Amino acid sequence: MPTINDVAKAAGVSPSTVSYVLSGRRPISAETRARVQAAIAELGFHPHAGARALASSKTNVIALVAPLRVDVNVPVIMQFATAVVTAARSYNHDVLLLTKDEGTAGVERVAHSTMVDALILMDLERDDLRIPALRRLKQPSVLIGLPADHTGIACVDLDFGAAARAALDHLAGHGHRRIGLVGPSPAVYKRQTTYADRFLTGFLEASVDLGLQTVTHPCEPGAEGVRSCMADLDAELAGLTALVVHNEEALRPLLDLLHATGRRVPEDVSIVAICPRDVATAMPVNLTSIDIPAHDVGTLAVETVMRLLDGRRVEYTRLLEPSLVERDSCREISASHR
Amino acid sequence: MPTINDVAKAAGVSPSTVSYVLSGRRPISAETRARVQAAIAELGFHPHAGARALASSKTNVIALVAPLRVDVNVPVIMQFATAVVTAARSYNHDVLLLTKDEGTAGVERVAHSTMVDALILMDLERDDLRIPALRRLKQPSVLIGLPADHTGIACVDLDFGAAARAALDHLAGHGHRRIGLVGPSPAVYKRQTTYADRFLTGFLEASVDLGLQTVTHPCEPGAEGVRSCMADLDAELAGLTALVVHNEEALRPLLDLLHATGRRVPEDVSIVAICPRDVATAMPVNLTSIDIPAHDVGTLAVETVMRLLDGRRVEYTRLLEPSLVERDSCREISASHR
DNA sequence: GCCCATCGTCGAAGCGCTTCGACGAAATTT
DNA sequence: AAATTTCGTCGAAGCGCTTCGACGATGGGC
Repeated sequence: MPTINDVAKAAGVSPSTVSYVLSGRRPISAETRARVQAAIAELGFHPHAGARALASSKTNVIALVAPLRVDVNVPVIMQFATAVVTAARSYNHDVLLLTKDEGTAGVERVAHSTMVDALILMDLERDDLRIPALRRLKQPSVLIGLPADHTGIACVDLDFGAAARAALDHLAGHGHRRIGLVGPSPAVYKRQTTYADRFLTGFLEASVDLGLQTVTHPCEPGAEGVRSCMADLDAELAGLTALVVHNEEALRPLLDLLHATGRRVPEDVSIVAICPRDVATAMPVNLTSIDIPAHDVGTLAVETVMRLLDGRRVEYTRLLEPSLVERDSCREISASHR
Repeated sequence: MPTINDVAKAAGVSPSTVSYVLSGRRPISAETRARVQAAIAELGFHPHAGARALASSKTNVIALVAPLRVDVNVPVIMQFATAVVTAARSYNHDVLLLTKDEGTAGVERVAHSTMVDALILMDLERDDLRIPALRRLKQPSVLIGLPADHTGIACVDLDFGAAARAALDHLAGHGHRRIGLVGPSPAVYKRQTTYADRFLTGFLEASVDLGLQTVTHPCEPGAEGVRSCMADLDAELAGLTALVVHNEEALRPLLDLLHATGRRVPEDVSIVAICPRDVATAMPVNLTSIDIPAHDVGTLAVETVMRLLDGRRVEYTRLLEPSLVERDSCREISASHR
């Protein structure tokens, strides 16, 4: 492996000049620059990342802490990761992948040993133990999610409250007045990831604002969970004409169940789902849905990191507007149901 | 951030002694070691990764090159990634995540700039352009997959040929003689990922060996693809009593189709699927399946990397034995069908 | 009781880069 | 025409660690 010294010799300049050609931090004459670049190309020189990090205190690496349990939501996590890696590369950074399992220790390890310039964490819990640890780091961090007290730490997420509101707006606009929410599994609420609550709160507030009769229920995974959730919803509020489904895995069994019990979508029951677009369109009925904009969120997280690294101002809470895409699962309520 | 010098002063020893305490490469007396460790703990010292990499030419990082397109197979990819990260951590290494999109350039970039000690790549194509590049690197690499010419590069994968054989063995053992293969989508064949071919070859060979009448067909995604695939299979071989499905996304629509056309599983048609366990058990019928042991493959890939880094011998082609798990989708063929 | 190996520690060199201050030459100002 | 800036480059220091050779102190073998 050639070093910067080899390049310098080959180009007949000093190593510092090569460095300045590379970084552009000082003016270098066109001819010198050309000679240096030729030497770089010819020797196939690549600066040694460790040496660079040591000298400049910059690694050009950011950590991504992802929930790598083999869990639900896998596709969404993957979309986040993809977006983060892609965006990071566009800023000439690489991504070190950590699992959430390592907890506080993992975060501190990579930060203290100066492996990364910044961190992006996903799947934050309400009172996430890692947050106080993050505050102590010299590296900035950006959260994908919205824990309770994130003072001083930038957060990016979908505005789940607004998403709930948008779903109800849409259904109310189609004349629906009795609406059920098929919520995430109790495990999600238990895990204290706040998006479930934010959605629920938005849902309840919008119900009031719009004068709707609504009923909500978490939904265990699997056909049985869906069955019992629907039974509960129906029992608590007769004459449901629409469902909001904030539970990706429930979608399929739910449609099966509705089909089996002779409730047609959208003729008898309208549905708005909160899920990735491809899930919405992979169902027997193309579902009107609110996308989880994982790509946008991931990209924004990286942009925020870059601003922080540049010492620029950032908004500490950035909640992305939901966007509802109409497909085939909502219909104007028929007169007979009003 | 305290440095090794700070620790040395606090412990009243030289920096090199601290280093030897850390690495264990030279004997250090118990008292000195204790004093040094106390100083490390008290100061909260963490060695600077860049400095360490520079001095030792080891980064303790491995690159994982994953296909991060938002594609099918996402869960499997995630399982690989999870296994790799977890296993790497158990060897005190971290993982730098690259996308396959960067191609040869990405691989060369991280290798030449000495960001990683080794690479693990997934989703290799038959004549993958990255392979010649990998051969030129000073870092070793391990492939998850089996491209055509991988001389000198370690590969780890499921033995898809054996998997096909195992599926047919199982069905033949249940008396089935007329069996169809629902293959991957044409796109997969086109992408030249070799597992599809390896499976197909194994399937055809086993058909002959077991004296079976078989027919094979790729299967486009979606309900329509499944319909036309089944139509083709039925047309080419009447009286099919069993299906082998090597196509995760086709599974669901296939079961729907069979149901809709009144063919019961397993009463009228037995099924063996090649897919992750959780997919097999998420279907209306619990499917007898051959798992893609992503976790084992990922772990083995990391172990292989570690052996290579230690200069130990490795097997250059490691194909994991498939294991078939019986569930509810296969049945002894009834007399009337023989 | 002498020689040699081993143990435990230190000092110094060096890994490959960035960055700061310096300095002559050229350009600009006054 | 003198004074000042700017331009383009260099040399040297230093980032924080590992590692090699050296060296005094022990200890075992004979």
